[in-house]
Amino acid sequence: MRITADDVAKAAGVSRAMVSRAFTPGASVSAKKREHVLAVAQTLGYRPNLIARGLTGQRTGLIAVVVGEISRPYEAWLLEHLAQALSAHGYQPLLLPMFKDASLTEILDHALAYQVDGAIVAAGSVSREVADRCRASGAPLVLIGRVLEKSETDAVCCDNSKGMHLLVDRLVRQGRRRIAWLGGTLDTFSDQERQLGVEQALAHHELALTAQLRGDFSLHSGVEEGGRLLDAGLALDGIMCANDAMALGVVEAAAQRGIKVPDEVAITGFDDVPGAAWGRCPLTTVRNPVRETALAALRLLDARLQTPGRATQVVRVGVTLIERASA
Amino acid sequence: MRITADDVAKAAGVSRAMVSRAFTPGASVSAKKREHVLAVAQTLGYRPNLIARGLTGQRTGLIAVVVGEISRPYEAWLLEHLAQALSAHGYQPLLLPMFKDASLTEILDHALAYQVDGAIVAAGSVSREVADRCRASGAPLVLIGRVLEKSETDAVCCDNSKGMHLLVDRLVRQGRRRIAWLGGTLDTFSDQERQLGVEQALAHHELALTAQLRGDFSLHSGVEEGGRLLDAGLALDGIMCANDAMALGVVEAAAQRGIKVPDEVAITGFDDVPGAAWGRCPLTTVRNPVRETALAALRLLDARLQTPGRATQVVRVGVTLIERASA
DNA sequence: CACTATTTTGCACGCGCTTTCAAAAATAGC
DNA sequence: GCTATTTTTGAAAGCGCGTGCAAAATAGTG
Repeated sequence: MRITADDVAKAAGVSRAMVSRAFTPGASVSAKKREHVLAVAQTLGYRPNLIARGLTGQRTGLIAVVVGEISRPYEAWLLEHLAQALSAHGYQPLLLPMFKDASLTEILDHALAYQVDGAIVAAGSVSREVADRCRASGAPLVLIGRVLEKSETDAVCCDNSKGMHLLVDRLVRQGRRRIAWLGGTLDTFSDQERQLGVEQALAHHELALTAQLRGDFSLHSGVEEGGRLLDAGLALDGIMCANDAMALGVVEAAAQRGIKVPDEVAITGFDDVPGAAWGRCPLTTVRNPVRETALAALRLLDARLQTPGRATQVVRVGVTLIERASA
Repeated sequence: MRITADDVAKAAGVSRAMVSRAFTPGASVSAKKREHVLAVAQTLGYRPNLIARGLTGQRTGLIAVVVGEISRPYEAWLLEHLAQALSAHGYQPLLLPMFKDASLTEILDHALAYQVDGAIVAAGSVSREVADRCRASGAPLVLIGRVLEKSETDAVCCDNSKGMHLLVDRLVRQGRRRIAWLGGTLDTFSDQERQLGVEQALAHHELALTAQLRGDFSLHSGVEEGGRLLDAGLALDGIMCANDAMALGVVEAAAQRGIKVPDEVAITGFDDVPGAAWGRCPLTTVRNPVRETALAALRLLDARLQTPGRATQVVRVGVTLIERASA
């Protein structure tokens, strides 16, 4: 039924080993024979079985990609770049969606059973235990958007603190003083860093948050919680959000109440997802460089695959202030 | 280094075959022995190597998922549901991003080399040739959002024609007569069906399109081409778009020109992506049931894996009119 | 041409697992 | 207690491929 290297070998009048070598760049074959074998393989429609190849060789080419809710713009965007970068480098992304109640440990265990060469995790909270388990299996782990302090796990993460400082400085320079924070899900690393960044930046101006609430990074929660903030009678003149989706939600909530953005209240996001520029009010936000992030993650993975013993590296990709109408 | 079934066998004092059977539901093992083996495996941290298993068994559990630009809301949404449905059923989605210039044939070839059990394709134009090649490899193909006429390929697709009839009827009932069409990329199946649907529905009211242009399904192209339509001096009172993203773009273009939506011109989308409700003007659109679509695709795949000889089936998932402010 | 240095080739083993087959153990039947 | 079944087990043969090793072929040298 399925054509194997044996079939090609017979048809080409060589041994099976020759077929294998013909398909292995840099193997010891005469150019003439390789060409011949390749031609025969072509006419037979043969392609090496990568599963079988993965069994012998140490590499399967499979990379586990763990990502949260793909339907969220930032995650989708990141996933697109990751998938592209991976397949461009000869890897195959094995997509592991992270359900709400799933444990990262189980998910990665399952991936390891597929002998993935490595894993890129951009979701969930990664415990040291998980990281260790991966290292034990010889599958390098690269984190995106979360950093395990003092741990030996490569990671790439944008400069959340810097981003928030940029935004705060801008708001303060505009004379805003009563600023609220709309955070995301509690256990999220980015959220923590971002909130910390805001507080530090405010402290730098001898200010503090007037209020704080948390949503779940969704546009809907932005509408809900943003509305709650606006209705609280706090005379806010700025609302800073942990991501763009929530910020767009807050813009919506303000519009529903006839509150003018940015005249009465400034609203800021984070990430600069496609779409941040197009809503009811173009968002002032911070660009989280997705492409760079994806490429850095791949570079880290590649480097560790090459040199397993190298020092752990945390790449901080830079952010830039994007000034639009909402602030 | 890595623990194999042999290690477990030795530790448990049984043969390797027993270990294999302990992990195979329904295999011939005494309950007592299975439990013992499983316990030993547990303490050793053993998990069957799914790659090796895939080599012997006929199934790898890998399903190729080909999708276009993931960063587009509809694709992201679909991918999320697909990934979720697949892994819930014990399959593992192998993500194959489709670059602009990549050929679906090559992409699928590569996937087939990984011995995928099947493929779900929601991007690109699928030629009969590609479908045949898949069938030849014994990997069932399920199409999403595109149908090969008279071909023996399972597919699931929303009822584009019905959706467009619903929208046209609504516009006409509002007294709109000068309606333009903003289509998507030319070679797309959905786009063709949708435009045809609009034209048929209009013809039903003895009307025809006043103008037509095409973008590329992106929000940006909606702004561009929508602006072009609005600037053409055609006295349009309705613009129907091939998807939500472009419709949101047209809303934006109208706002830039101070044209009132829906008073002066009605704008409609398609898909009802999350976000269609939240823009500058909540979109009147048609809901494309993503979850149903994903589940149907999985069901089709499962069914054919079970019964390779069954008759080809095209599932048309139903659509519903979502009435919001833009029309 | 003889002889060595260097490719090029084929054989055979192993990767980790499933699965047939026949032998062994357990169970039933009388 | 002994045979006829049935269940449980282990040995062994692959699955499709990579690769170390030694044999064969080729090239190089005097």
